[in-house]
Amino acid sequence: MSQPKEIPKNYDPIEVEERWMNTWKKEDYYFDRHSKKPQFVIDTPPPYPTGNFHIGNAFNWCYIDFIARYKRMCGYNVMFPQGWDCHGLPTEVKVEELNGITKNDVPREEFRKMCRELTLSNIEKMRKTMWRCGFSNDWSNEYITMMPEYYKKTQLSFLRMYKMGDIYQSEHPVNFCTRCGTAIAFAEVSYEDRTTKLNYFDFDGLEIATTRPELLAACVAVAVHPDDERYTSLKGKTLKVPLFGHSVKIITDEAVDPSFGSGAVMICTFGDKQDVHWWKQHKLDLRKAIDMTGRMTSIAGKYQGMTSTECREAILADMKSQGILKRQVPLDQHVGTCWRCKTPIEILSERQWFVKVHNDEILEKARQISWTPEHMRSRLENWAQQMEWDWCISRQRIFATPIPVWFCKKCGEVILPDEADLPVDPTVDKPKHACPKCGGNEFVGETDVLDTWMDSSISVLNVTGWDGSKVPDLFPAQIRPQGHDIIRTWAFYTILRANALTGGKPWEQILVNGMVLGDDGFKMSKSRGNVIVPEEVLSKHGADAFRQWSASGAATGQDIVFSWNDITAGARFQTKMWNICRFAMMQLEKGGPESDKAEVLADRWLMHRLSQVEKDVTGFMNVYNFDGAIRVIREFARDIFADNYIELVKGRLYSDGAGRASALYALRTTIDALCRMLAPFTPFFAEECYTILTGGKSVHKQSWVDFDYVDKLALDEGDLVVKVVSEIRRYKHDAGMALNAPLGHVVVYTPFEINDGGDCASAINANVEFKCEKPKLTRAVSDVKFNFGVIGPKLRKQASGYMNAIKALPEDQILNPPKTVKVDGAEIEVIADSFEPVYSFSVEGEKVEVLTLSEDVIVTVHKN
RNA sequence: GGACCUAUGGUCUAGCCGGUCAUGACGUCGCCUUUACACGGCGAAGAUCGUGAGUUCGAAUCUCACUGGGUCCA
Repeated sequence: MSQPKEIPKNYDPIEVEERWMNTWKKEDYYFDRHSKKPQFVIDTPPPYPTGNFHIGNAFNWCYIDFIARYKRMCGYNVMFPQGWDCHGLPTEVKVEELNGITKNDVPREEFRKMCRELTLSNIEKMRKTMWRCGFSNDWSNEYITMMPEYYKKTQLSFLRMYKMGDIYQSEHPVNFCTRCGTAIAFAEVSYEDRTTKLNYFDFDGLEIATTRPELLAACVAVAVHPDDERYTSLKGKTLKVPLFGHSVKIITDEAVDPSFGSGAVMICTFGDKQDVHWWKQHKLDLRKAIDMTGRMTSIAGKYQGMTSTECREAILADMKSQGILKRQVPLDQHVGTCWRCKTPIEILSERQWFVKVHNDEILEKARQISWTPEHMRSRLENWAQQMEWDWCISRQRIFATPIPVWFCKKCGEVILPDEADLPVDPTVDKPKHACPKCGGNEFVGETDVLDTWMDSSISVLNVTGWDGSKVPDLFPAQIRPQGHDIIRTWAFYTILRANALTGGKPWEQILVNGMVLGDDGFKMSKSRGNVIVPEEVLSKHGADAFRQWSASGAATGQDIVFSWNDITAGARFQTKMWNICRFAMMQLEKGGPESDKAEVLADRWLMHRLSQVEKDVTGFMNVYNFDGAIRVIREFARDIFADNYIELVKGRLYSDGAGRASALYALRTTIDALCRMLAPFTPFFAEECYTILTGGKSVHKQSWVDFDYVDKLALDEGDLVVKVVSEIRRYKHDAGMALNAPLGHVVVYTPFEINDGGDCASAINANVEFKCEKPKLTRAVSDVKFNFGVIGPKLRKQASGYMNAIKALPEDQILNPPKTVKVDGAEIEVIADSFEPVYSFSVEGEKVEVLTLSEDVIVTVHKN
């Protein structure tokens, strides 16, 4: 450790942070598997390796790091692992873009390799930013979901759940891009505004409006609103589909908008999401009219083989010639398109793999977890309760965990690999045994791959050491920190999977942080131009200022607006704190005896205050209220320590009297405690100060502050002294005097003896005398102060009447209240402690200024 | 369209299991080169706590409606 000889006058966060960044060892944060300390395992969210650790990640990680560092100081064996959730479409697209290819241009394995390489270089970039932020990740427990040692666990979990009957295959509608030939997730659908034609035609005597006449062959029902009087007579009847001739039922559903089109709508499998919903709800038939290449199927009869666009024209032409097409009106609509190629998506029904969702078990586990903030749990509960169908886990992609399954060519049996042979890629590897059902030896590997959430939803099992043999020793983790945007995905799926594979809840607690919004209050987006990248903040003000913003920007769980103001405030606090440390160090290094306890009033007062602050901060940390913690620390450091205390003891520190030793003790104790309390928030800054204070010790190896000091007398007397000083300052300010201008003779009349060791006198540069007596001043009652907390509950409606009656009393009765007062003609008992007089004072004899601090503390100033 | 959250001085924010003059920061203004700090100190101005109604002696705080914002989902 390097200890600067001269403490620099200015604090340079960039220089200091980069120095410590290069000094600290990653090993210092490793989880110790043989430790006897209580474990604290964090199920860190594995980000998607885009190459940019964005500001929302950074904010989330600040929270995690505050916890990790705090818990370490509290004596826990902390694991703060770092994972990477690699698989998914964005990387596939990026690789295609960078290499100018499409994924089908190169062999499957070649394409995967390109994705892996890009991902690794992205991860490396993000690691650098994280280390620069001062995050104390345990890099010995890093995991990368695309690596064999991880995805073999994903595959193992698949096999286990398949064998348990929780995973099955079924046909289900999915979003499909017929150009790319793959199912895509809702997240991958982009919407475009287009103008199309709404076609009104005669549907067996009923007028129907549709934008998709080409789907007529897939029509399975006609729906009307149940209250639509035009169609009451048609309920339960069947109609003949024009051109095709099959019969469909007329059903009623609240979701039909009677004002749209003719108020009757044809349901096809599938024109849009609403069709899927109706199809499911009314258990309708399935008629597939479009295949995976976007062409019409055999049920389209003479239109078979046409593209859907060709089919539309042909059908409209036939309708016209048969005279059933009534009219066409232009219609603006949102069209779901493939976000890559802009082809309108089709909803097709295909064989998919599903995970069974046991809502009740998930709800039960969610209730066993402690949620911060509490209300976030209801999001998961609402979601779980309204789940309509199971979780579709298959994807038609390349860069993902392969579904470890083959099919027997002869009998179609599903063939599973032995668990010991994992990981497998069924498109490359072959089963080691013949088909157990028919003895067949030819197989087809499953080409579908797993949804990325299948990887990341076992992050907690991975970090706690799951290998399928038993519930891991470290399971469950202590905490899951994450954003509220992924409660319905990551949190939900993790609870589901942990429950399926271990029967337990994944974590004891979940801490949900808000989203980072741009400084204009909107979600950050490129199109708005309000994106702030962490690197910009780090290079301007450093990591500690950024971390303070994370802690103080908003209450836990609230969305947080990015604000350069708050970053500046953080940087300024560091400057202030730095100067406090410099001042203290200058005094400490001057030498001289240093006491081992606080002896003088102001020192005892400070120790009592410090002890209270420590209790407050610890309380806040334990409930993850970081903004409360940092607020209390900052207020104490600025107001109590710097502005009140240090100003008060300067006189003692500059002299060699006995009071100096006690003040040095107080300075050292307070700086030490502040460094420790700041260590989780501003690790670089706290380290720098602590090193200087202790001659080379690391604050991050220290235990959390446990400072117990109660001195109620010192608190009251000290508060009084501080108040006298600030009143005198205000007085000087109002009188146009410099604050250190000499001020003759000041007498403080108090109800108790005060010995401040001369601090007050030196702080206000006056001859100060404390007198435990009442001043000989004439006193008059000028007002009455009521105690609403006493009056309200006792008198309820009579409260205001009572107060008016008290105010109306003559002065002597306010000082010596009568038993009762008259309110609205009734006698009401005067309540003890319900009010107190407010006095004003007038001068007696000598010409002095009078400052009234409170009822029984009077200060007189005798100017010379 | 649904669920949840949110609205406080110019800007951001604390308080929100009801109680006396609503917290702090940044900004603004005035005074002060006080031997840690002018990236400072002292002081001031600035908010009828989104709108409307209700409960209550008393509401920023509780209830309802409305409006704007956010997130997730349909």
